[in-house]
Amino acid sequence: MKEIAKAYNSKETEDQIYQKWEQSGFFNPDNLEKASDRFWNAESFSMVMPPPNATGQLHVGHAMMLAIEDLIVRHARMTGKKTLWLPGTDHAAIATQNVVERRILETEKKTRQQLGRAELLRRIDEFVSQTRGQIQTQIRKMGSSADWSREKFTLSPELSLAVRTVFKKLFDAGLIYRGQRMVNWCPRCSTTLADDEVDYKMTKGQMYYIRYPIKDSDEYVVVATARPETMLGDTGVAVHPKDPRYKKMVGKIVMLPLLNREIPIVADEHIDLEFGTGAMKVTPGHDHNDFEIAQRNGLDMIHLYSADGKIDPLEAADHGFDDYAGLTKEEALKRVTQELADKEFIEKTEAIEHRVGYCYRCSTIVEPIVSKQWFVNVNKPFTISKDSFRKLLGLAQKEITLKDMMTAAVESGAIQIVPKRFEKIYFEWMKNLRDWNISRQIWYGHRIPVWYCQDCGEMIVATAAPTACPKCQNGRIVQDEDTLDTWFSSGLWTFSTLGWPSSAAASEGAPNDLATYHPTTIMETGYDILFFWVARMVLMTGFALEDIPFRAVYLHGLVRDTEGKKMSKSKGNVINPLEMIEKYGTDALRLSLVIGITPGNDLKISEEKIKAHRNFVNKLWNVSRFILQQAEAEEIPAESPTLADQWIRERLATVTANVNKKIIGFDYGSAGEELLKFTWGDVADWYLEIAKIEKGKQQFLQDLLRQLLKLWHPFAPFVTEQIWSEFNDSILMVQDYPLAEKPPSKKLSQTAEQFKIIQELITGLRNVRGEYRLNPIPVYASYLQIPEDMAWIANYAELIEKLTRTKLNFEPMDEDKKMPYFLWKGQKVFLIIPNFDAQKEIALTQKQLKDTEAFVKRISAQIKKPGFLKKAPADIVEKMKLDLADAETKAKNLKTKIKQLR
RNA sequence: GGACGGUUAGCUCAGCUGGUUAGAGCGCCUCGUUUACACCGAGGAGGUCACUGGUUCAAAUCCAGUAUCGUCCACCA
Repeated sequence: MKEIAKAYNSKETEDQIYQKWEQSGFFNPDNLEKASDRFWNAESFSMVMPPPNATGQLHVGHAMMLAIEDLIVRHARMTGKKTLWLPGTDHAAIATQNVVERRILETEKKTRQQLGRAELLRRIDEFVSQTRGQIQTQIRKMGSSADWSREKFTLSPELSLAVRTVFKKLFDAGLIYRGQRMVNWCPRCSTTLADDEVDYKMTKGQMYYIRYPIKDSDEYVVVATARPETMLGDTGVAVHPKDPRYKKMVGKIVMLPLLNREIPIVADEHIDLEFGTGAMKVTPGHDHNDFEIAQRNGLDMIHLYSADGKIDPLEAADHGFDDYAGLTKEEALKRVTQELADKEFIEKTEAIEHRVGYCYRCSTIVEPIVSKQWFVNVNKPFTISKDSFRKLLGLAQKEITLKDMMTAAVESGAIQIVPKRFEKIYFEWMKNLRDWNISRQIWYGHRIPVWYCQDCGEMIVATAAPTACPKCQNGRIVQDEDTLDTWFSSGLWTFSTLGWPSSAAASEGAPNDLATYHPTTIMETGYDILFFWVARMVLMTGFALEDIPFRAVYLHGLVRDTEGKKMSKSKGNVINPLEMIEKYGTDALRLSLVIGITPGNDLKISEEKIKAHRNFVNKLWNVSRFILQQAEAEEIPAESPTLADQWIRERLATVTANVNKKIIGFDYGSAGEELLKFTWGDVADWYLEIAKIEKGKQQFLQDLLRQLLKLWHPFAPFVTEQIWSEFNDSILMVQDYPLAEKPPSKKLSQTAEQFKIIQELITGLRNVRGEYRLNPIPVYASYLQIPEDMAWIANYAELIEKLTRTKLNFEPMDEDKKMPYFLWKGQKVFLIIPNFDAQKEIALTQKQLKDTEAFVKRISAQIKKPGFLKKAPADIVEKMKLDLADAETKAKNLKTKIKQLR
């Protein structure tokens, strides 16, 4: 056998191991049958990888996602499921275009308009083709066992077809419409955003109280606003109909300051009597509420800005604010407030904090505007034709709105959300769901599949570009300028990646990926995109396929720094996963991101933690090294198992059962923790030390090693595969995962219990040695007076002596001698030591006595309580009585001990 | 304004389908280089489980409330 390195070297092995896996072809479920017969006709398991942005760098959040998903997938594969993990990347429309635009602006000082649509798209494609490769390499670095042969990109031709197909289907069902609506508009990205793409933050600002004079009178109303520049677009003033202060003003006309525009005072229930002055300026073009008030009261609407984010000259000319044409929002604000102040229209100002919306991509303040956009109608019913889907959702009726369908998918239990508390959040969100704005004014992305005939004005919705107008046969056709929201295509991710729509159209019943792997088994993702993505997948899949996209959603938390803050480059608190891999190895990083996590809770991570897990990886390596070296020793196999053998076997069975149970129950952190405790504590610290004394365990040790490596493989794939290869030609990744033969009994067998008694004795002896600093001197005599039913202890004298470096003596000891002893199973175990300090021993014993007496007091009080014997279950009563008896004996013995020592 | 989550050892976190001396890792103290590992081993110190009340024979665990930190949602100009 070749020499095994003293420490595990991740850098030398990981890339090589990954290549070996990839070349084996077993990432692809179609090849698994070649690995083992157990994959024949096996149940399938599938998961799609949440696609990282094509432009990105792998960050620690991705690393956690990949660690958890690969754990799930490797476990599924090893348990014999035909397992598919489908990787891919997302074109991330706005994010990507922003990155490229910014680069071009920096290096070439050109805007996208100067570059032109075609050229910008060419540049983005070029950029993405590079960065996509980077991301893929980084995903591989994490050890991800994903099927690269099925890798997908949201903007590829096949996926684009899926997008257009769904769009048309929605349109034909009347669920997509185009309309004038108030939408969120980012002046920097010059595009609209979905409601949930706006980040609201409390921001400091000024509240202006402005006097609006009433026509033909000396009176005025004072309105409060945080955005005085919007007054240019005011078309009314609103007050509450029951407000006594303003009741008689309703219907009067106000002269808008600066412009002398005549606008009416209207009454509207929406107005809050308590807020500000109780009178509100109405700017229907730039505020959600104002828009609605204007609709209710028939007020005009004025648009302030043109597409470049500046005051629109045309509108300005129409509505008498030419003076401000071409100004930016900031410039307009400055001008307007200055002029209002000069002309004494400002009654007062006060500092306030209010909620301001920012673009989630570029953090520019979002401006609400009214514009013509495409929407998905979530409140209009459509017909579900598949009975199976209706049954799954527990629906009686055939017609349902998208909103209700999304709710039913979770409410019915068809989709399980882990942890459960997010279901409530999901329902809450559904309740507030409004129509989804799906059009974006950026260039990168799926172009809206709608064409307009230049001649007859016909609108054509199609999955492929039409050559002529179906109505007037003319060829002068232009496509809608807008692109689709990124989440529109991500929403199809579970099925567009499996070949829909072409596979669905293929011959009925023929085996294909969609039929085999859809719905997917688990969706694993962060809770931060529950609405962005998870909900959209439920919507899209429910509508397009009349099915659920996945059976379970596992939501992981966010990775934060040690202070609990979000990691960001500007804060400098970023942990770069690639750097950590370089330093400590992928397995160490993966363990740090998985062990100790709980579903939906954030994880704080530090380099220290990763280092600690690197140490464990090395421990596992050395456990293996020891066992493999033992295998070479020429020894006669032991005839019958010892107490320790029996004990470790039972522990292994229990741990195996628990680990499987926990992984299936989404409790990955706890599974890893249990395995770690077993490996380091039980196997390394106890069992291997014993194996150095009790010989003849080679065969069993190797079996144990095999089980351990298999159990660990989903958590730490590289080191386990590497060790496996030291003594095995097969690939660990496709071996069978250990399963418990029978449910483990909570109670250990009598043999294993005996081993635990020995453990207690050893720990006790070591304890006394520790207290008296006896370590440098190798051997002490201890005296054991053991009762007959414990006579078997004598058979393990050598083991105990070696592990404690003492010499056991079974002769009776003179009890009056002042020497240290500890109590073990009601017996006294003495140690003969040279520097015995009776006072110290008394002090220690007194502390023990105090604790024990406190325990006795508490327990006996509990037992004496009236209802206890009647109401507590019998086994608890019995256990407590036993505990009490033990503690009482112990207290008695401790007292005697103190007396003797004095 | 509503909802959710956290508050447990110096630090990071488990435990929370109630069962009674509360666990782990890191850090700290003492000892030790016994040929798997110093990326190690042995031993140890350290916690009134945020607070207040309640339910119960029994509460870190269940309920109500308070404080505090965090997150999400919501059309208060």
